[in-house]
Amino acid sequence: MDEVRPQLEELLFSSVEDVLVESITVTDAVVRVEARSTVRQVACPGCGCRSGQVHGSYLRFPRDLPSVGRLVVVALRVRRFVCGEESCPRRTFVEQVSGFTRRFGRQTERLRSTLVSVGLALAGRAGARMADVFGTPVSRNTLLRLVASLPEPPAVVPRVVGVDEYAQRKGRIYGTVLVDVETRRPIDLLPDREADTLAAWLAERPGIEITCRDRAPFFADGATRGAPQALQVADRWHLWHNLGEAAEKCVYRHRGCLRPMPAAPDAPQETEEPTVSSPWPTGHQFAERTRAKHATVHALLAAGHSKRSVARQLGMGLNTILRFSLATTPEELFTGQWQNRVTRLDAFKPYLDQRWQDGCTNAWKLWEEIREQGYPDGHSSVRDYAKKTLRGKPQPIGPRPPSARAVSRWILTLPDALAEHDQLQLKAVLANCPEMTALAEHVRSFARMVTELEGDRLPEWIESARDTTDLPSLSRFAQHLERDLDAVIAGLTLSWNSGVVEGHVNRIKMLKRQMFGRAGFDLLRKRVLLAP
DNA sequence: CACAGTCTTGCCCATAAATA
DNA sequence: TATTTATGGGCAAGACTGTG
Repeated sequence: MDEVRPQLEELLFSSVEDVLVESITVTDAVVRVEARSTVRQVACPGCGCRSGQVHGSYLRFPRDLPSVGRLVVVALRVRRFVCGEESCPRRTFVEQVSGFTRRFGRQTERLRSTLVSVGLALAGRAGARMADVFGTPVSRNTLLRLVASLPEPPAVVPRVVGVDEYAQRKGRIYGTVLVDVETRRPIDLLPDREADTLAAWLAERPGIEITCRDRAPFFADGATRGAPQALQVADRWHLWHNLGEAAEKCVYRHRGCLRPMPAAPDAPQETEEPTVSSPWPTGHQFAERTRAKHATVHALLAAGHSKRSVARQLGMGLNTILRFSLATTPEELFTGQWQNRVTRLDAFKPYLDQRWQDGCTNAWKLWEEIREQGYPDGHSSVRDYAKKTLRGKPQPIGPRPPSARAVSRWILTLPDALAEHDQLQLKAVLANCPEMTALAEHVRSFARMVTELEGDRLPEWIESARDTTDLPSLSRFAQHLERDLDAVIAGLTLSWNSGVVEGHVNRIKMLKRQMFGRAGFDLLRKRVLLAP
């Protein structure tokens, strides 16, 4: 043991100087370490004078990180010193082992810093449960207090700052998040979205050269007053996003043009429609339906409708709306336990699809046919497949028009990135509607400005888009851009893209579910800014 | 040893989120 | 839509630590 102890001592206190381990006792559940400080003289916390005059001593029991599955308890003998300084208000003081204990602290510094990390990552209850698993039980309040007691994050003066709003309680309480666009780190949270608050924040940081914001008036106003020296850039992510909304409204307005034309000579292509236009999940209506619902829900929420109102409007349950609103992409919702399940019927589906198209819609007859081919199970699966999947497909009923959402998505997607049959469908739609053709051209042109950074072409673009009386949403969008012309041109000219800000807003969306109330803001702010 | 300061815990509350 | 569950906030009691 005499050879082992120095190693243990080294293991336990490698980063701590001036501690002597006097004994280590290992039992089933606990490692007890007796230790004492070896420093001769200690500075008084009152006056800073060093003293070596020991008044007495007692034991402290700071908890430490567990070791090899056992609780570690340090029995630390600390000495009280007499402060000899006449003018000092203190008569005695107790020594602290630097880097190991602190005044009033009941944990070692390393346990404390571990718990701080847990608190930042998981906050109160979840953190406490996790700490319990790791053998360092702690109350949730303790974790929250540890996070709250962290020092204020250092003030950063970014060169390029991204500004966006986030909702602490959607529709009720909004705040502002500020991001260093160059380092992609969040640098501050403001408790509201007032121009004054933003202006004051910016005014304290005169080094800012560029503010990257969306086109909300209070941000423009705040940026102008708080950082007059900075160039304002309308963030491209929002520009594109707003254009998308305008485009969809335009398509919706012309949805009459989307009706399938039975007499059209080039209509036969439309029989390819039913093969589902998205790669996931394979050949399932569910995916398309979910995508459309997801987009609708998000559009309505973004337009400021409450979840309850959206639920009413769409005839969906409130919790369904919640699920949709929390999913950033529709793909996150493709998690049903039956999705992508392998069944014995899979091998026969192409045959069933073909027979259905041929006009055989009798599920029993279909089952008899594939049973001949070796399908081992009863007829119920075939019946369900026919009912849920085949009957839902457009073929037997006739081609259906594509949705406004689908068409606007095609228009907003780069042709190269569009699946071949989507390209064909889009072509058919545009051939049928000159207004949508014009819309597509405007979108294409805008996309080029965004990707090629050709902001100088904006005035020309605005002029042509503004006069599209048949596309009022596009016209309105152009007029809005005109009012914020300089910033939009800058946004389309410089490569600063605060889409990065959007990522942080989403992260806040996840964290804020656990945060509310006044004190909650401080906690949220620390977790956003200080978490690794 | 008595007392004061600080930290931890347990309890209840309002509310958001999840579930039926 | 109603009910249940989980969360952080707030408070007070009690434990641990420091001082004289």
